[in-house]
Amino acid sequence: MPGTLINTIKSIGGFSDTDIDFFLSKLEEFTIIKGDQFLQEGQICRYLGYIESGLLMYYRTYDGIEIPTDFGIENDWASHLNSFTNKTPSDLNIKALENTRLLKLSAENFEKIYSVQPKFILLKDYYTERSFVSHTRHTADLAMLNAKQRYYKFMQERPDLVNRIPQYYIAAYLGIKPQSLSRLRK
Amino acid sequence: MPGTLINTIKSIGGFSDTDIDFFLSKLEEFTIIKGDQFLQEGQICRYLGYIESGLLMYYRTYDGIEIPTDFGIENDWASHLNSFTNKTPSDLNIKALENTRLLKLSAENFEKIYSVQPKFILLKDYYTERSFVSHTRHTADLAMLNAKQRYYKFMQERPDLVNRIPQYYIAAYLGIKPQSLSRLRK
DNA sequence: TCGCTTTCTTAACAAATGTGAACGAAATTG
DNA sequence: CAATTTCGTTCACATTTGTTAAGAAAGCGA
Repeated sequence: MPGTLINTIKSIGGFSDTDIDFFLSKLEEFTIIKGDQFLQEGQICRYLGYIESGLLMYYRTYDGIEIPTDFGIENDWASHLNSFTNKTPSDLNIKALENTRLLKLSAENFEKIYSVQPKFILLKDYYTERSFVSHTRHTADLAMLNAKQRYYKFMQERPDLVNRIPQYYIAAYLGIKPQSLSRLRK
Repeated sequence: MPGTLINTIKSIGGFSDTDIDFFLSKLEEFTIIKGDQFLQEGQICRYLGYIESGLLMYYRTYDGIEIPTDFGIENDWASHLNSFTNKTPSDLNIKALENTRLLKLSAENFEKIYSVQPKFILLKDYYTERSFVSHTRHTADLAMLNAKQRYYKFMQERPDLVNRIPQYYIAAYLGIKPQSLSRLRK
């Protein structure tokens, strides 16, 4: 039921119904089981995904420790665009924190869609911008705020996520230890 | 003397001498005085720059406080590509910490170059990738390491920058107070 | 150059955060 | 369902980082 996706696409650029139908025809439905990877470090990201339901976590590993850098939920795009576009090995991981239903578009199909209607490049621009902005915000938060402020801000800005992500991942995302987060929650 | 620039371009993709000459003909020399802005929040980034000499700081403002998120030096590209490509208002600032000589390419000239040789899009891909990677690394460092580790890592990875950037900007970049950085330096 | 402003350092103390360990709750597995 | 593992909480204590204030050093402009 890609109703929301259609609205998202329409809001990005003026696409005709024919364009949208062609775009939709290239999507594949796909489910990731909780705990499985959508993208693994070192691999090339072959898909641009659209999350219908579920929850994904973007993270880097650091001596084996997982440091989340972003999360994706319903109606978000999901990909690593540099790797997707340039076919370079990914430097980050994406995995499912819940069973996640995706509509995915392969790089080859993206090329086909793009050759028919170049305006679909706007999808990538839109996605890049959103992820870049949210990313630099988070970086500045880490540099600027103390642990309590970071946690309050996270609760205010992402109330939808607080109860869906394990505490230890929230703690790692906020750059604090799980015990300290537990203390803050009192 | 854009010798290094030419090598950089050649290493990115197989460009002919004609391509490169056309590219070079569209560049404008430009100097930013220490303290002046290359890009201001809210404005549209109209140029892709190549730093010949000098030092630029990318930063966000936070209740008037400047939080650096990245630095650019000799032979780095300088731009805010989302803003440059999509003509959207920038959410960050770029200013010169030293007098800085740039070769800059306007968005209009980039279009012309692209229409003659589409492979020049690789320049942007290359730049995007580098900045995204360095950015996520820094974010993970902020979340994962303590102040001392962050400072040591910065010294090891960017010895060329340590003595060119004011301490209080380094401190802000690393997410600590200037006094604490001073303490670490002993 | 002199005087002024900004930046850097130092110190004592306060506050925040990390550490290690223990325990119960919750989730997972077979 | 029971057994096992993982996760969240709490505590006491150690360590790190922030705060405030003051003076030294460096940079800047007249």
